Amino acid sequence: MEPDITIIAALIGDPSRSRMLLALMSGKALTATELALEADITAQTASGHLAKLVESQLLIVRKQGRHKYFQLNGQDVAQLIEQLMNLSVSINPAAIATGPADQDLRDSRICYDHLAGSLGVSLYDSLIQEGHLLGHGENTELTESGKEFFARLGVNFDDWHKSKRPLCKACLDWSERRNHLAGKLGNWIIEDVFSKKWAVKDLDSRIVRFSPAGLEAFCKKYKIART
Amino acid sequence: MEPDITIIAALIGDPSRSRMLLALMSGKALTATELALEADITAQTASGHLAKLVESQLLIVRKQGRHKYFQLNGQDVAQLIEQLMNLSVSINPAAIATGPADQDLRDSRICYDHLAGSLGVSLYDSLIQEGHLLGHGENTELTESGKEFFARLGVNFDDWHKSKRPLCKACLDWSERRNHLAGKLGNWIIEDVFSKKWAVKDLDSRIVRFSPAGLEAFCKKYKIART
DNA sequence: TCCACAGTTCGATTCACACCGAAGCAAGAT
DNA sequence: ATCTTGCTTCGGTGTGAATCGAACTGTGGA
Repeated sequence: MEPDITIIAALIGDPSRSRMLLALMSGKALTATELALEADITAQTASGHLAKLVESQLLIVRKQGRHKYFQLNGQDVAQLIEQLMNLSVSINPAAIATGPADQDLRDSRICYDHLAGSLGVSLYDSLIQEGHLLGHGENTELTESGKEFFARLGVNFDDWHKSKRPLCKACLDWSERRNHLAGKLGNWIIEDVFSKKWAVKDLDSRIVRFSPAGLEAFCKKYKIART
Repeated sequence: MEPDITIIAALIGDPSRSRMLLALMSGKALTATELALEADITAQTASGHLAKLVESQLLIVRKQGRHKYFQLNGQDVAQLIEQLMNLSVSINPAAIATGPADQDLRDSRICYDHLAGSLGVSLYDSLIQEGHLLGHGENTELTESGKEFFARLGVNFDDWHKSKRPLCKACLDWSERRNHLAGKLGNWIIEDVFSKKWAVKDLDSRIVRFSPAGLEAFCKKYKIART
Protein backbone atom coordinates (compact mmCIF):
# COMPACT_ATOMS: atom_id res chain seq x y z
CA MET A 1 0.00 0.00 0.00
CA GLU A 2 1.63 3.11 -1.17
CA PRO A 3 0.86 6.40 0.49
CA ASP A 4 -1.52 8.71 -1.30
CA ILE A 5 0.99 11.46 -1.61
CA THR A 6 2.81 9.24 -4.07
CA ILE A 7 -0.08 9.29 -6.49
CA ILE A 8 -0.46 13.03 -6.43
CA ALA A 9 3.24 13.67 -6.69
CA ALA A 10 3.57 11.22 -9.55
CA LEU A 11 0.80 13.00 -11.39
CA ILE A 12 2.62 16.29 -11.12
CA GLY A 13 5.94 14.64 -11.76
CA ASP A 14 5.47 14.22 -15.47
CA PRO A 15 6.74 16.98 -17.78
CA SER A 16 3.64 17.18 -19.92
CA ARG A 17 1.25 17.20 -17.03
CA SER A 18 3.19 19.72 -15.00
CA ARG A 19 3.30 22.04 -18.01
CA MET A 20 -0.47 21.85 -18.22
CA LEU A 21 -0.83 22.53 -14.53
CA LEU A 22 1.47 25.51 -14.74
CA ALA A 23 -0.53 26.87 -17.64
CA LEU A 24 -3.64 26.53 -15.53
CA MET A 25 -2.00 28.48 -12.72
CA SER A 26 -3.15 31.55 -14.63
CA GLY A 27 -6.58 30.77 -13.25
CA LYS A 28 -8.02 30.66 -16.71
CA ALA A 29 -10.00 27.65 -17.82
CA LEU A 30 -8.34 26.13 -20.86
CA THR A 31 -9.54 23.63 -23.41
CA ALA A 32 -7.96 20.28 -24.05
CA THR A 33 -6.37 21.40 -27.30
CA GLU A 34 -4.95 24.53 -25.75
CA LEU A 35 -3.40 22.44 -23.03
CA ALA A 36 -2.03 19.98 -25.56
CA LEU A 37 -0.35 22.87 -27.35
CA GLU A 38 1.01 24.18 -24.08
CA ALA A 39 2.50 20.83 -23.23
CA ASP A 40 3.70 20.27 -26.78
CA ILE A 41 2.04 16.90 -27.23
CA THR A 42 -0.71 15.54 -29.45
CA ALA A 43 -4.35 15.75 -28.55
CA GLN A 44 -4.63 12.03 -27.90
CA THR A 45 -1.85 12.06 -25.36
CA ALA A 46 -3.25 15.15 -23.70
CA SER A 47 -6.64 13.52 -23.44
CA GLY A 48 -5.19 10.66 -21.47
CA HIS A 49 -3.34 12.98 -19.12
CA LEU A 50 -6.35 15.17 -18.54
CA ALA A 51 -8.53 12.20 -17.76
CA LYS A 52 -6.09 11.16 -15.05
CA LEU A 53 -5.89 14.65 -13.60
CA VAL A 54 -9.66 14.91 -13.44
CA GLU A 55 -10.07 11.47 -11.99
CA SER A 56 -7.60 12.29 -9.25
CA GLN A 57 -9.48 15.54 -8.65
CA LEU A 58 -6.57 17.81 -9.29
CA LEU A 59 -8.57 19.37 -12.10
CA ILE A 60 -12.22 20.00 -12.64
CA VAL A 61 -13.82 20.08 -16.05
CA ARG A 62 -16.78 21.84 -17.60
CA LYS A 63 -18.29 20.81 -20.88
CA GLN A 64 -19.43 23.61 -23.12
CA GLY A 65 -20.64 22.70 -26.55
CA ARG A 66 -17.96 20.62 -28.12
CA HIS A 67 -15.24 22.09 -25.90
CA LYS A 68 -14.04 20.92 -22.55
CA TYR A 69 -12.73 23.55 -20.22
CA PHE A 70 -10.28 22.48 -17.56
CA GLN A 71 -9.20 24.35 -14.46
CA LEU A 72 -7.44 23.71 -11.20
CA ASN A 73 -9.62 22.21 -8.54
CA GLY A 74 -9.58 25.08 -6.10
CA GLN A 75 -7.06 26.97 -4.07
CA ASP A 76 -5.55 23.90 -2.44
CA VAL A 77 -4.15 22.59 -5.68
CA ALA A 78 -2.85 26.00 -6.71
CA GLN A 79 -1.16 26.37 -3.38
CA LEU A 80 0.54 23.03 -3.65
CA ILE A 81 2.00 23.96 -7.02
CA GLU A 82 3.07 27.31 -5.70
CA GLN A 83 4.82 25.54 -2.86
CA LEU A 84 6.61 23.28 -5.28
CA MET A 85 7.85 26.30 -7.17
CA ASN A 86 9.06 27.86 -3.95
CA LEU A 87 11.07 24.82 -3.10
CA SER A 88 12.57 24.44 -6.55
CA VAL A 89 13.62 28.07 -6.51
CA SER A 90 15.21 27.79 -3.10
CA ILE A 91 17.07 24.67 -4.20
CA ASN A 92 18.17 25.89 -7.56
CA PRO A 93 18.19 29.69 -7.70
CA ALA A 94 19.98 29.68 -11.04
CA ALA A 95 16.90 28.17 -12.62
CA ILE A 96 15.14 31.50 -12.66
CA ALA A 97 15.89 32.62 -16.13
CA THR A 98 16.54 36.29 -16.55
CA GLY A 99 15.05 36.78 -19.98
CA PRO A 100 13.07 39.94 -20.77
CA ALA A 101 9.80 38.05 -21.07
CA ASP A 102 10.51 36.73 -17.63
CA GLN A 103 10.83 40.21 -16.22
CA ASP A 104 7.20 40.95 -17.02
CA LEU A 105 6.24 37.77 -15.26
CA ARG A 106 8.10 38.86 -12.19
CA ASP A 107 6.54 42.28 -12.21
CA SER A 108 2.93 41.26 -12.16
CA ARG A 109 1.29 37.97 -12.87
CA ILE A 110 -1.76 35.96 -11.96
CA CYS A 111 -1.34 33.42 -9.19
CA TYR A 112 -4.46 31.31 -9.60
CA ASP A 113 -6.95 34.12 -9.04
CA HIS A 114 -5.08 36.98 -7.47
CA LEU A 115 -2.15 39.28 -8.16
CA ALA A 116 1.41 38.11 -7.68
CA GLY A 117 4.86 39.33 -8.62
CA SER A 118 6.62 42.38 -7.28
CA LEU A 119 3.49 44.47 -7.74
CA GLY A 120 1.47 41.99 -5.73
CA VAL A 121 4.07 42.08 -2.99
CA SER A 122 4.09 45.88 -2.99
CA LEU A 123 0.34 45.90 -2.67
CA TYR A 124 0.53 43.60 0.32
CA ASP A 125 3.24 45.69 1.93
CA SER A 126 1.31 48.87 1.42
CA LEU A 127 -1.85 47.45 2.98
CA ILE A 128 0.18 46.44 6.01
CA GLN A 129 1.87 49.83 6.09
CA GLU A 130 -1.45 51.67 6.00
CA GLY A 131 -2.76 49.58 8.85
CA HIS A 132 -5.45 47.92 6.79
CA LEU A 133 -4.02 44.46 7.17
CA LEU A 134 -2.43 42.52 9.99
CA GLY A 135 -0.13 39.70 8.98
CA HIS A 136 0.93 36.86 11.24
CA GLY A 137 2.67 34.31 9.10
CA GLU A 138 0.22 32.66 6.79
CA ASN A 139 -2.85 34.09 8.42
CA THR A 140 -3.87 37.58 7.64
CA GLU A 141 -6.55 39.73 9.13
CA LEU A 142 -8.36 42.78 7.92
CA THR A 143 -8.39 45.56 10.48
CA GLU A 144 -11.32 47.89 11.10
CA SER A 145 -9.53 50.54 9.10
CA GLY A 146 -9.10 47.99 6.31
CA LYS A 147 -12.76 47.10 6.33
CA GLU A 148 -13.68 50.74 6.06
CA PHE A 149 -11.17 51.30 3.29
CA PHE A 150 -12.45 48.45 1.14
CA ALA A 151 -16.10 49.19 1.93
CA ARG A 152 -15.53 52.65 0.50
CA LEU A 153 -14.13 51.00 -2.63
CA GLY A 154 -17.37 49.11 -3.05
CA VAL A 155 -16.76 45.80 -1.30
CA ASN A 156 -19.85 44.35 0.30
CA PHE A 157 -18.52 42.20 3.10
CA ASP A 158 -21.93 40.94 4.17
CA ASP A 159 -22.31 38.92 0.99
CA TRP A 160 -19.00 37.27 1.62
CA HIS A 161 -19.75 35.73 4.95
CA LYS A 162 -21.65 32.96 3.26
CA SER A 163 -18.57 31.64 1.52
CA LYS A 164 -16.19 29.49 3.51
CA ARG A 165 -13.22 30.71 1.56
CA PRO A 166 -10.99 32.86 3.75
CA LEU A 167 -11.28 36.57 3.22
CA CYS A 168 -7.60 37.22 3.37
CA LYS A 169 -4.71 34.89 3.10
CA ALA A 170 -1.03 35.38 2.57
CA CYS A 171 0.53 33.48 -0.30
CA LEU A 172 4.27 33.12 -0.59
CA ASP A 173 5.55 34.55 -3.83
CA TRP A 174 8.19 32.37 -5.46
CA SER A 175 9.98 35.13 -7.33
CA GLU A 176 10.01 37.56 -4.44
CA ARG A 177 10.00 35.09 -1.56
CA ARG A 178 7.65 37.38 0.27
CA ASN A 179 3.95 37.43 0.95
CA HIS A 180 1.27 38.67 -1.36
CA LEU A 181 -2.44 38.81 -0.79
CA ALA A 182 -4.61 35.83 -1.71
CA GLY A 183 -8.08 34.87 -0.56
CA LYS A 184 -11.37 36.41 -1.55
CA LEU A 185 -10.13 39.94 -1.10
CA GLY A 186 -7.11 39.29 -3.29
CA ASN A 187 -9.45 38.01 -5.94
CA TRP A 188 -11.71 41.04 -5.63
CA ILE A 189 -8.80 43.42 -6.15
CA ILE A 190 -7.63 41.85 -9.38
CA GLU A 191 -11.18 41.59 -10.72
CA ASP A 192 -11.62 45.24 -9.88
CA VAL A 193 -8.47 46.05 -11.83
CA PHE A 194 -9.72 44.14 -14.87
CA SER A 195 -13.20 45.63 -14.72
CA LYS A 196 -11.69 49.11 -14.68
CA LYS A 197 -9.54 48.11 -17.67
CA TRP A 198 -6.37 49.11 -15.88
CA ALA A 199 -4.77 45.90 -17.04
CA VAL A 200 -5.45 42.91 -19.25
CA LYS A 201 -4.47 39.29 -19.01
CA ASP A 202 -1.83 38.29 -21.48
CA LEU A 203 -3.26 35.85 -23.97
CA ASP A 204 -1.08 32.86 -23.42
CA SER A 205 0.76 33.39 -20.23
CA ARG A 206 0.16 34.44 -16.66
CA ILE A 207 1.42 37.96 -17.23
CA VAL A 208 -0.84 40.82 -16.23
CA ARG A 209 -0.18 43.79 -18.48
CA PHE A 210 -0.98 47.15 -16.96
CA SER A 211 -1.45 50.20 -19.13
CA PRO A 212 0.67 53.16 -17.97
CA ALA A 213 -2.41 55.04 -16.84
CA GLY A 214 -3.82 51.92 -15.23
CA LEU A 215 -0.66 51.29 -13.29
CA GLU A 216 -0.63 54.84 -12.04
CA ALA A 217 -4.26 54.68 -10.95
CA PHE A 218 -3.66 51.36 -9.24
CA CYS A 219 -0.66 52.61 -7.31
CA LYS A 220 -2.47 55.74 -6.29
CA LYS A 221 -5.51 53.83 -5.14
CA TYR A 222 -3.51 51.56 -2.88
CA LYS A 223 -0.81 54.09 -2.00
CA ILE A 224 1.96 52.04 -3.52
CA ALA A 225 5.24 53.90 -3.85
CA ARG A 226 6.48 53.65 -7.43
CA THR A 227 10.06 52.71 -7.89
CA MET B 1 12.79 23.23 -20.82
CA GLU B 2 10.87 21.25 -18.32
CA PRO B 3 9.84 23.07 -15.20
CA ASP B 4 11.77 22.29 -12.08
CA ILE B 5 8.68 21.37 -10.18
CA THR B 6 8.50 18.31 -12.39
CA ILE B 7 11.76 16.99 -11.09
CA ILE B 8 10.85 17.45 -7.46
CA ALA B 9 7.39 16.01 -7.88
CA ALA B 10 8.74 13.04 -9.80
CA LEU B 11 11.18 12.34 -6.98
CA ILE B 12 8.37 12.23 -4.47
CA GLY B 13 6.13 10.39 -6.89
CA ASP B 14 7.80 7.04 -6.49
CA PRO B 15 6.39 4.65 -3.88
CA SER B 16 9.72 3.66 -2.38
CA ARG B 17 11.01 7.19 -2.17
CA SER B 18 7.83 8.62 -0.73
CA ARG B 19 7.82 5.93 1.94
CA MET B 20 11.30 6.96 2.91
CA LEU B 21 10.33 10.60 3.00
CA LEU B 22 7.31 9.83 5.13
CA ALA B 23 9.47 7.85 7.51
CA LEU B 24 11.73 10.87 7.80
CA MET B 25 8.76 13.09 8.52
CA SER B 26 8.93 11.78 12.08
CA GLY B 27 11.87 14.11 12.42
CA LYS B 28 14.24 11.29 13.15
CA ALA B 29 17.42 10.94 11.17
CA LEU B 30 17.54 7.42 9.76
CA THR B 31 20.27 5.29 8.28
CA ALA B 32 20.24 3.92 4.76
CA THR B 33 19.41 0.42 5.94
CA GLU B 34 16.59 1.58 8.14
CA LEU B 35 15.12 3.44 5.23
CA ALA B 36 15.51 0.44 2.96
CA LEU B 37 13.56 -1.61 5.47
CA GLU B 38 10.94 1.08 5.73
CA ALA B 39 10.46 1.14 1.97
CA ASP B 40 10.65 -2.63 1.73
CA ILE B 41 13.42 -2.69 -0.85
CA THR B 42 16.99 -3.95 -0.91
CA ALA B 43 19.88 -1.84 0.25
CA GLN B 44 21.21 -1.39 -3.29
CA THR B 45 17.97 0.07 -4.55
CA ALA B 46 17.66 2.29 -1.53
CA SER B 47 21.17 3.55 -2.04
CA GLY B 48 20.28 4.72 -5.53
CA HIS B 49 17.15 6.46 -4.36
CA LEU B 50 18.90 8.16 -1.50
CA ALA B 51 21.65 9.40 -3.77
CA LYS B 52 19.04 11.05 -5.96
CA LEU B 53 17.25 12.60 -3.02
CA VAL B 54 20.48 14.01 -1.68
CA GLU B 55 21.61 15.26 -5.06
CA SER B 56 18.33 17.07 -5.51
CA GLN B 57 18.75 18.46 -2.00
CA LEU B 58 15.52 17.10 -0.65
CA LEU B 59 17.59 15.25 1.93
CA ILE B 60 20.79 16.02 3.69
CA VAL B 61 23.14 13.36 4.90
CA ARG B 62 25.54 13.13 7.76
CA LYS B 63 28.18 10.48 7.90
CA GLN B 64 28.77 9.07 11.33
CA GLY B 65 31.17 6.20 11.54
CA ARG B 66 30.13 3.71 8.95
CA HIS B 67 26.53 4.82 9.09
CA LYS B 68 24.92 7.43 6.97
CA TYR B 69 22.14 9.38 8.59
CA PHE B 70 19.60 10.95 6.32
CA GLN B 71 17.17 13.67 7.23
CA LEU B 72 14.85 16.05 5.48
CA ASN B 73 16.57 19.15 4.24
CA GLY B 74 14.91 21.63 6.50
CA GLN B 75 11.46 22.87 7.14
CA ASP B 76 10.67 23.68 3.52
CA VAL B 77 10.76 20.07 2.46
CA ALA B 78 8.75 18.94 5.44
CA GLN B 79 6.19 21.58 4.69
CA LEU B 80 5.83 20.49 1.10
CA ILE B 81 5.18 16.92 2.14
CA GLU B 82 2.76 18.11 4.75
CA GLN B 83 0.96 20.04 2.06
CA LEU B 84 0.80 16.95 -0.13
CA MET B 85 -0.66 14.96 2.74
CA ASN B 86 -3.26 17.62 3.33
CA LEU B 87 -4.34 17.55 -0.27
CA SER B 88 -4.48 13.79 -0.47
CA VAL B 89 -6.58 13.67 2.68
CA SER B 90 -8.97 16.28 1.35
CA ILE B 91 -9.27 14.29 -1.86
CA ASN B 92 -9.44 10.88 -0.27
CA PRO B 93 -10.61 11.21 3.34
CA ALA B 94 -10.75 7.44 3.76
CA ALA B 95 -7.01 7.14 4.17
CA ILE B 96 -6.22 8.66 7.53
CA ALA B 97 -3.12 7.20 9.05
CA THR B 98 -3.00 7.68 12.76
CA GLY B 99 0.59 8.14 13.79
CA PRO B 100 1.88 5.88 16.55
CA ALA B 101 2.36 7.69 19.79
CA ASP B 102 6.04 7.11 20.22
CA GLN B 103 6.41 9.05 23.40
CA ASP B 104 8.88 6.57 24.81
CA LEU B 105 11.03 6.99 21.75
CA ARG B 106 11.06 10.71 22.21
CA ASP B 107 12.04 10.43 25.86
CA SER B 108 15.17 8.40 25.49
CA ARG B 109 16.49 6.35 22.64
CA ILE B 110 19.69 5.16 21.11
CA CYS B 111 21.18 7.30 18.39
CA TYR B 112 23.78 5.09 16.75
CA ASP B 113 25.66 4.38 19.94
CA HIS B 114 24.78 7.12 22.33
CA LEU B 115 21.82 8.58 24.15
CA ALA B 116 19.29 10.74 22.35
CA GLY B 117 15.82 12.03 22.99
CA SER B 118 14.84 14.59 25.55
CA LEU B 119 16.98 12.89 28.16
CA GLY B 120 20.02 13.02 25.89
CA VAL B 121 19.43 16.68 25.26
CA SER B 122 19.07 17.34 28.98
CA LEU B 123 22.35 15.56 29.61
CA TYR B 124 24.11 17.71 27.03
CA ASP B 125 22.61 20.88 28.46
CA SER B 126 23.65 19.93 31.97
CA LEU B 127 27.25 19.24 30.95
CA ILE B 128 27.42 22.64 29.30
CA GLN B 129 25.81 24.22 32.35
CA GLU B 130 28.33 22.66 34.72
CA GLY B 131 31.20 23.91 32.59
CA HIS B 132 32.38 20.44 31.61
CA LEU B 133 31.71 20.93 27.95
CA LEU B 134 32.16 23.74 25.45
CA GLY B 135 29.93 23.63 22.41
CA HIS B 136 30.49 25.52 19.18
CA GLY B 137 28.03 24.23 16.61
CA GLU B 138 28.90 20.71 15.67
CA ASN B 139 32.24 20.67 17.41
CA THR B 140 32.39 20.14 21.09
CA GLU B 141 35.27 20.25 23.49
CA LEU B 142 35.82 18.83 26.92
CA THR B 143 37.09 21.40 29.42
CA GLU B 144 39.63 20.71 32.14
CA SER B 145 36.79 20.54 34.62
CA GLY B 146 35.09 18.06 32.35
CA LYS B 147 38.15 15.86 32.08
CA GLU B 148 38.43 15.81 35.85
CA PHE B 149 34.74 15.04 36.24
CA PHE B 150 34.81 12.06 33.91
CA ALA B 151 38.16 10.83 35.16
CA ARG B 152 36.60 10.59 38.60
CA LEU B 153 33.81 8.52 37.07
CA GLY B 154 36.38 6.05 35.82
CA VAL B 155 37.17 7.20 32.31
CA ASN B 156 40.73 6.57 31.22
CA PHE B 157 41.41 9.17 28.58
CA ASP B 158 44.90 7.87 27.81
CA ASP B 159 43.52 4.70 26.26
CA TRP B 160 41.31 6.74 23.98
CA HIS B 161 43.96 8.69 22.21
CA LYS B 162 44.71 5.72 20.00
CA SER B 163 41.32 5.82 18.38
CA LYS B 164 40.76 8.41 15.71
CA ARG B 165 37.13 8.72 16.61
CA PRO B 166 36.42 12.12 18.13
CA LEU B 167 36.06 12.23 21.87
CA CYS B 168 33.09 14.54 21.88
CA LYS B 169 30.77 15.52 19.15
CA ALA B 170 27.41 17.20 19.04
CA CYS B 171 24.68 15.31 17.29
CA LEU B 172 21.52 17.04 16.28
CA ASP B 173 18.47 15.57 17.92
CA TRP B 174 15.48 15.79 15.66
CA SER B 175 12.72 15.12 18.07
CA GLU B 176 14.11 17.92 20.17
CA ARG B 177 15.83 19.96 17.49
CA ARG B 178 18.75 20.49 19.79
CA ASN B 179 22.15 18.98 20.32
CA HIS B 180 22.98 15.92 22.31
CA LEU B 181 26.31 14.34 23.03
CA ALA B 182 27.84 11.90 20.60
CA GLY B 183 31.41 10.73 20.13
CA LYS B 184 33.37 8.29 22.21
CA LEU B 185 32.34 10.01 25.39
CA GLY B 186 28.68 9.81 24.49
CA ASN B 187 29.15 6.14 23.86
CA TRP B 188 30.93 5.65 27.16
CA ILE B 189 28.07 7.25 29.05
CA ILE B 190 25.39 5.01 27.61
CA GLU B 191 27.55 1.91 28.03
CA ASP B 192 28.08 2.96 31.61
CA VAL B 193 24.32 3.24 32.05
CA PHE B 194 23.79 -0.23 30.64
CA SER B 195 26.57 -1.78 32.68
CA LYS B 196 25.05 -0.35 35.83
CA LYS B 197 21.68 -1.79 34.75
CA TRP B 198 20.02 1.58 35.03
CA ALA B 199 18.37 0.96 31.71
CA VAL B 200 17.94 -1.65 28.99
CA LYS B 201 17.62 -1.46 25.25
CA ASP B 202 14.21 -2.21 23.87
CA LEU B 203 14.35 -5.21 21.60
CA ASP B 204 12.95 -4.05 18.28
CA SER B 205 13.26 -0.38 18.51
CA ARG B 206 15.66 2.26 19.54
CA ILE B 207 13.94 2.94 22.81
CA VAL B 208 16.06 3.00 25.96
CA ARG B 209 13.99 1.95 28.97
CA PHE B 210 15.17 3.31 32.28
CA SER B 211 14.08 1.78 35.57
CA PRO B 212 12.71 4.37 38.01
CA ALA B 213 15.72 3.95 40.28
CA GLY B 214 18.08 4.00 37.32
CA LEU B 215 16.62 7.22 36.01
CA GLU B 216 16.99 8.84 39.39
CA ALA B 217 20.60 7.73 39.73
CA PHE B 218 21.41 8.90 36.23
CA CYS B 219 19.92 12.33 36.78
CA LYS B 220 21.72 12.71 40.06
CA LYS B 221 25.04 11.67 38.60
CA TYR B 222 24.91 14.25 35.83
CA LYS B 223 22.99 16.87 37.77
CA ILE B 224 20.03 16.80 35.44
CA ALA B 225 16.99 18.63 36.71
CA ARG B 226 14.00 16.30 36.64
CA THR B 227 10.87 17.68 35.10
C1' DT C 1 -26.76 16.57 -45.98
C1' DC C 2 -22.03 17.00 -45.65
C1' DC C 3 -18.01 18.88 -43.69
C1' DA C 4 -14.97 20.68 -40.05
C1' DC C 5 -13.47 20.47 -35.61
C1' DA C 6 -12.98 18.81 -30.55
C1' DG C 7 -12.13 15.08 -28.07
C1' DT C 8 -11.68 9.93 -27.26
C1' DT C 9 -10.36 4.96 -27.84
C1' DC C 10 -7.31 1.38 -29.50
C1' DG C 11 -3.06 -0.76 -30.70
C1' DA C 12 1.78 -0.73 -31.22
C1' DT C 13 6.17 1.18 -30.14
C1' DT C 14 9.67 2.82 -27.41
C1' DC C 15 12.10 4.09 -23.54
C1' DA C 16 13.07 5.21 -18.83
C1' DC C 17 13.85 3.48 -14.56
C1' DA C 18 12.97 0.65 -10.45
C1' DC C 19 14.68 -3.50 -9.06
C1' DC C 20 17.86 -7.16 -7.63
C1' DG C 21 22.20 -10.35 -7.68
C1' DA C 22 26.92 -10.20 -7.30
C1' DA C 23 30.92 -8.12 -6.28
C1' DG C 24 33.57 -4.27 -4.25
C1' DC C 25 34.86 -0.86 -0.80
C1' DA C 26 35.35 1.23 3.76
C1' DA C 27 35.13 1.39 8.65
C1' DG C 28 34.67 -0.82 13.06
C1' DA C 29 34.91 -4.81 15.91
C1' DT C 30 37.54 -8.96 17.51
C1' DA D 1 45.41 -9.61 10.60
C1' DT D 2 40.46 -11.36 9.83
C1' DC D 3 35.55 -10.91 10.17
C1' DT D 4 31.34 -8.32 10.18
C1' DT D 5 28.58 -4.68 8.85
C1' DG D 6 26.90 -0.64 6.18
C1' DC D 7 26.83 1.15 1.94
C1' DT D 8 27.93 1.58 -3.15
C1' DT D 9 28.81 0.25 -8.09
C1' DC D 10 27.87 -2.51 -12.08
C1' DG D 11 25.20 -5.23 -15.25
C1' DG D 12 21.05 -7.26 -16.78
C1' DT D 13 15.97 -7.85 -16.48
C1' DG D 14 11.35 -6.53 -16.61
C1' DT D 15 7.48 -3.60 -16.27
C1' DG D 16 4.90 0.45 -16.56
C1' DA D 17 3.76 4.44 -18.91
C1' DA D 18 4.18 8.18 -22.25
C1' DT D 19 3.78 8.71 -26.93
C1' DC D 20 1.75 8.80 -31.60
C1' DG D 21 -0.95 7.05 -35.89
C1' DA D 22 -5.29 5.73 -37.20
C1' DA D 23 -9.85 5.27 -36.70
C1' DC D 24 -14.25 6.60 -34.11
C1' DT D 25 -17.88 9.65 -31.67
C1' DG D 26 -20.20 13.73 -31.12
C1' DT D 27 -21.16 18.68 -31.78
C1' DG D 28 -21.82 22.73 -34.58
C1' DG D 29 -21.94 25.15 -38.73
C1' DA D 30 -22.66 25.72 -44.08
